[in-house]
Amino acid sequence: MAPRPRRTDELSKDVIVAAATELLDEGGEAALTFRALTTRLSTGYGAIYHRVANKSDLLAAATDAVIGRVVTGAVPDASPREALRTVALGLFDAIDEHPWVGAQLSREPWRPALLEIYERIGGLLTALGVPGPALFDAAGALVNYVLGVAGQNAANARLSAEADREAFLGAIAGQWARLDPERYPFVHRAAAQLRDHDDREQFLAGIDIFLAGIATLR
Amino acid sequence: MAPRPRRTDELSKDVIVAAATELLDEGGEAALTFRALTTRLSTGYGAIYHRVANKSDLLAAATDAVIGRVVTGAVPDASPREALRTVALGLFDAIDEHPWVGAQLSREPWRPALLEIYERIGGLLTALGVPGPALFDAAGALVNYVLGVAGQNAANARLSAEADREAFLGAIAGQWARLDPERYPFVHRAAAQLRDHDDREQFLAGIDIFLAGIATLR
DNA sequence: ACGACTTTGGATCGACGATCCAAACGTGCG
DNA sequence: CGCACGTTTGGATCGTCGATCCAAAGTCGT
Repeated sequence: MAPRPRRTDELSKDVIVAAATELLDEGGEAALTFRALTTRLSTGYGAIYHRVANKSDLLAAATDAVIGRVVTGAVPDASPREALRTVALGLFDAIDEHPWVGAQLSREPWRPALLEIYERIGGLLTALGVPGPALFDAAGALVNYVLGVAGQNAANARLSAEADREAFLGAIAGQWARLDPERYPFVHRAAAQLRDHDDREQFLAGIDIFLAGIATLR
Repeated sequence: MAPRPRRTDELSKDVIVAAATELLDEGGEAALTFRALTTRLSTGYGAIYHRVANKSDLLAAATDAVIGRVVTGAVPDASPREALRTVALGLFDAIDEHPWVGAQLSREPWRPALLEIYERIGGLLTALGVPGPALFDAAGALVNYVLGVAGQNAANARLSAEADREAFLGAIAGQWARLDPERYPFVHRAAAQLRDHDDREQFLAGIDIFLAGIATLR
């Protein structure tokens, strides 16, 4: 038997998670396979499974790492309302940069990442003066909105990987515009706005609607 | 060669979609495999692939069927506000009954199902008197909230398949309650409410928050 | 009744997640 | 200093999946 080369530096879970994150960012969820991981890390299956329980565990660890970086970020002292918008935008941007995080948050909501999000948003809503009983509902609604946007974003990103994003959105908009205005009056009219809307601005607009609704609970 | 038995009735796409829906409802997304489908329909791969392009196509068709049934349901003439709540609850219940729909809506938002949802919600918001420019943002926010809840629901259902749902929710609540109150004040307090909250009611509470926020746009 | 076209069943392929085990390593004890 | 034992690593292998392919079986027009 030929002597097998062997890595000298020890393979830590952090290194594996970092490599997994790279693969996910480059090619989406489909690109994260153990085969690709072994290639990138120049190792074998054994080394990876020694540090990681399974694929779910790996995805969860990568997600926790990304979200943790966002949530622990200090927000300069501002009004609770401004802080909430900042945190929400931070989440949006993180998910925009790592779209697979969005899908993962929905898939396994009991893992630490979503816990951190709940804590952060719940705390800011408390500071905003939302009364106790309504707090739970308000936080749930806000988090669900963020998760919904996150999921949509992940879907958009999955497209962009294949084709040009702008072109695809234009194609959808064209398709919407061509719909029968009698049967689909709203979507027909919305087509124009779909074509040149800004995801980030629309996300913030949603946050503002929500905050306005929260204000009525006070 | 032995003569091969052969089905006499023609295999239509509707029949395939119905069988797929049954499999999905019984065992979640993992249960929908072409092998299981061939067994249930007493047929082979060829017959199925003849009617269906691939697995995505099958999932999308099943989703469109479920959502179509909800969205086309007539709402007795009520105030736009009541109609919106009814439609939203209808969506919630449908996704509660078929949790895989929630995941699918996020995965491929450009397929007809979400289009129908947008149209319905957009139309009702128009009737509610939301002014034109804000309509697009409002509809987007509301749909995203529904999608977020749908995703969470799908995740919950994935658990319930494995273990008892009540017990699992209790376990999570216990875990939250045991968190350090200094570091996680909000989640720590929310644990009690998590244990005995009603998903359907909390969903409606979120809808009401959004509607209150939307009212400020008028 | 015969040939062209459609529908069907199952063999097969490549890729995946996961498991398993022996080779290579390193650490500490005699 | 050397040897034995636990740990870390690499890769062969398994079972299952979605997808492809093709010939047999059926259907229909002429």
